[in-house]
Amino acid sequence: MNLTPFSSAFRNGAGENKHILNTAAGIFAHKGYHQTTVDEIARALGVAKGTIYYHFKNKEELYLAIIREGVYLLEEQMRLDISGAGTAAGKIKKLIRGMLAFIEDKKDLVFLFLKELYGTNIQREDLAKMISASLGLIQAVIEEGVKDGSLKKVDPEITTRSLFGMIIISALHYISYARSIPHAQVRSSIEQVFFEGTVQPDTREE
Amino acid sequence: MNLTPFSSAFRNGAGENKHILNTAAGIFAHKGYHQTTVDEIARALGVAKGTIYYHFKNKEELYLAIIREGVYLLEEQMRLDISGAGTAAGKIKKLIRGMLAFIEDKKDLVFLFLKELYGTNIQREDLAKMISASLGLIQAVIEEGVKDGSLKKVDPEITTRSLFGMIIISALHYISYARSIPHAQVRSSIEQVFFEGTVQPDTREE
Amino acid sequence: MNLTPFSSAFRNGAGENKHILNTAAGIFAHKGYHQTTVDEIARALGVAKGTIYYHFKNKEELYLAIIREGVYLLEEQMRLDISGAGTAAGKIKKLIRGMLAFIEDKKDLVFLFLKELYGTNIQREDLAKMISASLGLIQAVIEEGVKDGSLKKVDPEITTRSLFGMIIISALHYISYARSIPHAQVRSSIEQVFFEGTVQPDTREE
Amino acid sequence: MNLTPFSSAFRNGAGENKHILNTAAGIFAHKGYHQTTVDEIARALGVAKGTIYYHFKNKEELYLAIIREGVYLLEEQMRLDISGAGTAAGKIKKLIRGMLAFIEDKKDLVFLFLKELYGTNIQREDLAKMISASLGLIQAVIEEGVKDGSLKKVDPEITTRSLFGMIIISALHYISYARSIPHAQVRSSIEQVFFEGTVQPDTREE
DNA sequence: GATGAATGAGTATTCATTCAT
DNA sequence: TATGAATGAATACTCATTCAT
Repeated sequence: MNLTPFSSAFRNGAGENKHILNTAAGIFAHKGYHQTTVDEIARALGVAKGTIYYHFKNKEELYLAIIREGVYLLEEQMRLDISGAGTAAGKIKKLIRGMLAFIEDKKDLVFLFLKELYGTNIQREDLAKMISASLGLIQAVIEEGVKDGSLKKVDPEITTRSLFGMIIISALHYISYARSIPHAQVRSSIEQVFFEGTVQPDTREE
Repeated sequence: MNLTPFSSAFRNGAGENKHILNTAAGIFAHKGYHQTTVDEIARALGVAKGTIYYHFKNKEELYLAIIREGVYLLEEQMRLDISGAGTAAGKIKKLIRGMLAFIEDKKDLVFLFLKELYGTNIQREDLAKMISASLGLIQAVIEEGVKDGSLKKVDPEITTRSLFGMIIISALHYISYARSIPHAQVRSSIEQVFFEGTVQPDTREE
Repeated sequence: MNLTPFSSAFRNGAGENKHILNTAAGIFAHKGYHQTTVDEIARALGVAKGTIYYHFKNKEELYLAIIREGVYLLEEQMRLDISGAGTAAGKIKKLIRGMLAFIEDKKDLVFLFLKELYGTNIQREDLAKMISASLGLIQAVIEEGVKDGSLKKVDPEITTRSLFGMIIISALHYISYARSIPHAQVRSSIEQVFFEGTVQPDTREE
Repeated sequence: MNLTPFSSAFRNGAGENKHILNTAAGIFAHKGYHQTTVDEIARALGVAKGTIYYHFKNKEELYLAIIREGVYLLEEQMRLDISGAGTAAGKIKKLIRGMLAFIEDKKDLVFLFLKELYGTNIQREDLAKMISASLGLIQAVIEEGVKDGSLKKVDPEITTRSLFGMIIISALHYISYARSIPHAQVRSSIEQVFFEGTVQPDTREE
């Protein structure tokens, strides 16, 4: 599978650019876009400020390259989780597991693009499109399950966002307190709710 | 209903402070903290810049007052939704409906505090504590349901975050594109997933 | 002896104005003119800011009233020291003693007008004239002593400044370290140098 | 003669830093710290404001660098005056002459550090220590003279301050009126008083 | 390719002063 | 007399960006 254009920043000059991106990502994630100065990134990299401008057009381009990379990597992760054969439910289970691992592994990136996604910063439009495209992967699985009858007749669009919300907010709950995620617990809890629901069959009302 | 101390910023000088907060909230939500200048807020209010500083210590205090107000109002909404008699499931349904309405009504505030909550900005600690306290209200309902047997034995902490994530991310999905939320649809979809799950009983796999 | 115009600020509304002046003097002396805010003075007085403007035209007028009072009081002190009968040397001794006591007693005022005198603040011209007039009192005593032959033929202008410098710098040396002045010691030391000089007669060289 | 570490601000970037310091010193001396804007200094230098901040952390650091330089230069001058062989009286004569010349030459710097020394501004502690150390040079000469019997038994600490006061206040008397110092006259007057005193031997009273 | 000195537009903040009550 | 809310001019400081070397 080829790298999509999203990851372009990482491809050319694979070495230096990637190095800058990784270092900058950590700082941006830690302090936010505006609190992070180009000086600071340069200092962390041990290069002169001008060098950064040699590799990236400006601060915003550098930032966006990082965000795009985050979205790209998340999408890669999702694609990996749902590829291959299996039922919709089976794929979703893999997806939950994979995303939790990804979020913990790439806290910085996840923080950054969530912030962009639901925040009001630069280029939200573009980003929203990118993340929507990624969520399309999940949505396709759900639609597939609904179609083949293995899943109930749910609204795929909303259910996709619900699943994404369950995973991401649960994970962030732990991460934002700098705790590590209790994977098994979170995974089984989300699976139980998402697949089986929370209400006892015999007490169902409505 | 009297305002509790949480809402203190709105009480004293009820008039002017509230006016400043409401106007500023819209601008902050629209442009983000750093893109919003105090000049701009003053202009929007039709007062001199000094007036803002007469009422609030500085830009950050103004911002935090807004965030706190958002959290406070959300908590009020939740409290209202789950008060009174009823089963856990009944309360949760009211909560879903109430929160969706609240999010749409107070987009600006919700945007702002979500950004703070999962972003890396100022005073996340305090804010995280406040929102955690609010989520405690949901958690109590879930624990109550588990205890009285009306809900399955789920992990209350994670399930609370899952429910919160389902609601908030689904709502933001629409709002971030400046679309209005299709309430009935979102509500029933979330309820279905949360209460009944998505998997067809007869196709359940382990 | 009547109050001179210098002290006018203290005369009318003797009560309130004097109260404001005294309080403000301490703050100005402690923090400097520009570091002291009118708000701060008002707070220290327990009145509203507007009240100060009711009593004084503006901040600068208030400040100058204090400075003038300092110069006026110093001059009063000097006048008292050199009044009455006695030799020039006797008067100068009283002057040294009186000035040391005054400086220690009114540190705040002395600080303030020295700062104005040799600093570059507002209205230095006026102030310099005032202090020069005061030093004229000393100069007259020296001239008198030179004339009646009790003092050597010294340049009265420079010798006056020298004497003033000896006293003020010696006193400030102690005060600026927040130590109290060892009066007897300083007095006798200054007297010895000023009257008898420091060189041993038998080792005098040209 | 190499510059000692005291003068570090002038050494590194010898060119630009020194240029900024000299220009700024004149403006600060002329208008005072708070009346001088960074904009003004930049304009006088013909550089952008940012350039000043590139070379100095902030306005205060720039100011203090100037003050330190003044104290340093004065100390150098004193050291030069009292170096070499000679009696205590001879050294003091050279000191008086040297200091008068220095004060007239570096009015700006002397104004500034006197203001700091006896004013109530920033970092007086540090400055007071520095000037005290410098005055230690004079005090050592006086102690030496007392020890070898060429000077009377005076209190070295107070006498040092007295001498310093005589010189500085006499010089400032002329300079503060923008007149030039009548060197010969001031020098001989101070020498006469300091060495021989002012009282006629045959009229001495107790 | 890399540097880092210089830039200058942009902004939060302060505070003396006013004036309607 | 006294107040204190409102003002707005004044200013220190930041930092992304450029460019000569």
